[in-house]
This record gives sequence, structure tokens and C-alpha cells, in this order.
Amino acid sequence: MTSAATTVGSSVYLKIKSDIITGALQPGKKLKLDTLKVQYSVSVSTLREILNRLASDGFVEAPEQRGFLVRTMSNEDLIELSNLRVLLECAALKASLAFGDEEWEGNLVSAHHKLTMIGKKIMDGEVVPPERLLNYDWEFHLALARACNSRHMISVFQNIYEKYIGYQLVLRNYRWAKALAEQQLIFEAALARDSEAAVDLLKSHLRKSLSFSLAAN
Amino acid sequence: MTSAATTVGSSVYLKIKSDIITGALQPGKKLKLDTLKVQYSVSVSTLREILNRLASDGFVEAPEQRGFLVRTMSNEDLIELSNLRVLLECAALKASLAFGDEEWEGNLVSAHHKLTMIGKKIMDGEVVPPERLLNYDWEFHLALARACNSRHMISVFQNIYEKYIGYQLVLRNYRWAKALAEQQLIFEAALARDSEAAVDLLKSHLRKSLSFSLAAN
DNA sequence: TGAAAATTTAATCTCTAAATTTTTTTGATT
DNA sequence: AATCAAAAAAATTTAGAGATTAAATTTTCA
Repeated sequence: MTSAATTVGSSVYLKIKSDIITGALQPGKKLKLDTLKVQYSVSVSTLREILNRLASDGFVEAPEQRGFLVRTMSNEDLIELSNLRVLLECAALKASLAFGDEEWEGNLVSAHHKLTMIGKKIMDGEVVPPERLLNYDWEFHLALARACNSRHMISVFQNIYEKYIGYQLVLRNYRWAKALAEQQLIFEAALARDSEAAVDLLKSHLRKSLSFSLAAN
Repeated sequence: MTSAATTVGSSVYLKIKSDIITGALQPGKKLKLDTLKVQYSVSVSTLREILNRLASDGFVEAPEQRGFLVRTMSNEDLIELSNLRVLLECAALKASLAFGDEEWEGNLVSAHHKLTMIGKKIMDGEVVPPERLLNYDWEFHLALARACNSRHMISVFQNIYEKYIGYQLVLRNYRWAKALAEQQLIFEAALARDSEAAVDLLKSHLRKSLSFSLAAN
């Protein structure tokens, strides 16, 4: 989901963020500096820099003078994030379909292929680490949006996606099979440059995903 | 634009952010720790926490191993931010018009009144601190969007607004008179709950504002 | 002279340690 | 049970030093 890091701060930042997204650090959990500095092998100073970044990103809450805790998520939050995702991702997809060149198509085909392959493995009963599938899911959705010609858009979209998906991951079973079938249709419509159909399918995909999450609650 | 802060970190965070938005700290400027710690009377550790937050917010760049510098803005960035603003603010306004109650209307009327009053003062030649007008401008746009029932939406919108407006502020003369007239029309359409008209007027207002900024460059 | 390598300088990154506040807990008292 | 004060725990903030990295300068070599 993200690139390699060179400094201690960056790598631990990625690790903690990932632990929050995957649920290894549970929502609402107090992030005690003395505990975390041992767990992640960093000093308090560096840890505080990291937690401040995560607070700005929205993955951590930082009530004044009371340290840090993992962000909690209500159903209301989930609905809001889903709506934002629809708004942003559909706009980005529309722009992508208008601007995308061969480079974009090639990347999309690649991302779709990887997603499909790992999907088949899962349906064949093979054991796959969930963050792997998650990563391919992100790559596919990013590939769709990528050619929108707006780094700011992508950046906001990624932040919303990560917050949204973190919630879903906590849930036991995701509806992989149906989701993959829907993504297949989106993929085909995108390659056919059928903007209206692609956007409608994406919207429907996201709404179904939200309904499922809310129901499984 | 933001509430009071109790810790050293928070207050200096707000101060530096404000200095970036208003241009007191110029785009591209190197943010040397030793210099800043004197200027803002904080230690290096606290300063680094602040700069890390601002980096996540997108107001500061933080290339690995090379410290911090004030974010630069190209025309491309300005266009992207404006497009995002149109997308977010129009969606929020539409929702606001659907959900907004008396509370919302009251707040909107108040914000509009303050904006109008300060606008008249400016046109009468009175000297007004620019951040004051800026603040009222923000309050008005926030008031429009407020009833969208999505804190995440408001939060993203505010971040984009602040980045966008920071660029504009650097420009000498803003087109206050015309902008105020446009905002008056938006206000009237909003109170009349004419969603289509309000959104169209807002969109047009934002696009004109962008054109002006690009031209004055 | 010009390019490449080595050296020096400057700055960031990271950690430790300690002071200062603030929050939370504990325990006594009403 | 509620209130209040003292004690403990935790967060905030500062200071400074060692390790690492980037940039600037000098030296070497073609």
C-alpha cells in the first residue's frame, strides 16, 4: 500500500498505521508511550512524531494532555466515509476514463489480473494473508482512478480508502466472491471507456460493500 | 478558523499553520529547526512534532533526511485544489439544503451578515486586516456546507479550503466586490432552498475565483 | 581546464534523561 | 455515596549528545 521507508520514523509510522488498519491495534485502545516505545523499538520522541502524524491523518485521536488512542469508528463514520469514497472515486474514475492513455490501461490490466488471480486462489480454498488481498484491492481501485490527473485527488482518496477499509477488515468475512464479480464488470466497462456504466457499477459496488458491512455488525 | 489551544504544541501548530497560509512563511522556504525554535519559542522536539503534523496536513514538505520546508504551489496544484473544492463543497451544499434546519439557517444568516458587513467596510475604504475577511469568508462557506451531516466531509473540505485560500492570499488584490455579489446570490438561493441554482452559483463562483487567481499570476 | 573523488561542514535524525504539568488514582473524611 | 486532598502515573516539554546523512568544499587525477 505504500513504498519503502528509509528512516526509523517512516518505517515505524507505516508499521503502526498498518497495525491500526488491520486491527492489530484495536479501536479505542490507549497508545501508551512507554509501552509502544518497547513494542516498536523507538524512542519516545520519535514515537510522538509518528503519533502526531497519524493524528493528522485521522488514524489516531489525540485529546489534549491525554496522550493518544486508536481512532474509533461508528456506523455513522462508516456511512460518511463510504459516501465520500463514492463521491471521490467516481469523480476520479470519470476523469480517468476521459484522460487515460495506454500507460494507464496497461497498469489497470495488470492490477486487475493480480486481483483476479488472488481471488481465484481464495475461492479454491488456498490460505492467503488478508493484507495481501487488501493490497491488491487497493491497487485495483487506485489503477482505476490514477489517470484523473490530480495528485491531490488521489491523496485524499487514499486517505479515505484506508480509513474505510480498516473498518471492513476487522469484520470476519468479506464478500470476496461477489465483490470480485462486481469489480470484473467495472473493469470491463472501464476498458470499453463506457464512462456512465463504469461509474454506475462502481457506485453500486461501493454501496453494496457498505450495506454488507453495516449488516454484519 | 480554529479553536483555542491549551498546549504549547497546539498553539504553535496553529501559529505556524497560519503563518504559512498568510504567506508570512513563504512557499519553498527552508524551515530550519534551530531558527524556528527561537522564533516560536519552543524546543526542537516539540517543533518536530508540529512540523510532522503540518506535513501530514499538506502544508509542509518533509523530504527524508532533509528536514522541512514550506509547501510550494504550482498552478497545477491550484487547479486541482479548486476542482476538489467544487466537488466537495457542491456535494456538501446540496446535502445541506436537503437536511438543514432552523439552526443551520440561523448560523448561515449570521455568517452572511458578518461577511456582508465587513465587505461594505472594505468598499468604503476602511482598512481591514486580511485574515479577518478571510475568516469570515471561511465561516460563510462552512455555514453553507455545515448541515451536510458529515464530519469527515467537513474535515476534508476544510483542509482543501485552507490550502487553496493560502495561495490566493498571497496575491495582492482579491476581487472582493465581485466575490461578495456572487456570495449574495448563493446565499439567497440557499435560503430559498433552490438546490440547483445554489449549486450552480457556487460552482460558478469558485470557477471565477480560480480564473482570477490564474490570471493574476 | 574539467570531471571525479575525498574531505569537511552543516544539518537532520534519533535517543536518553530530566523538569514540568496535567490527569488519574487512591484513600481519607464528611 | 459524594467530596476533597494527597499520591501516583502519564503526558508534555526541554536540553543535549551521538549517529547518520546531505551539501559544500577542496583536492586529485585525467
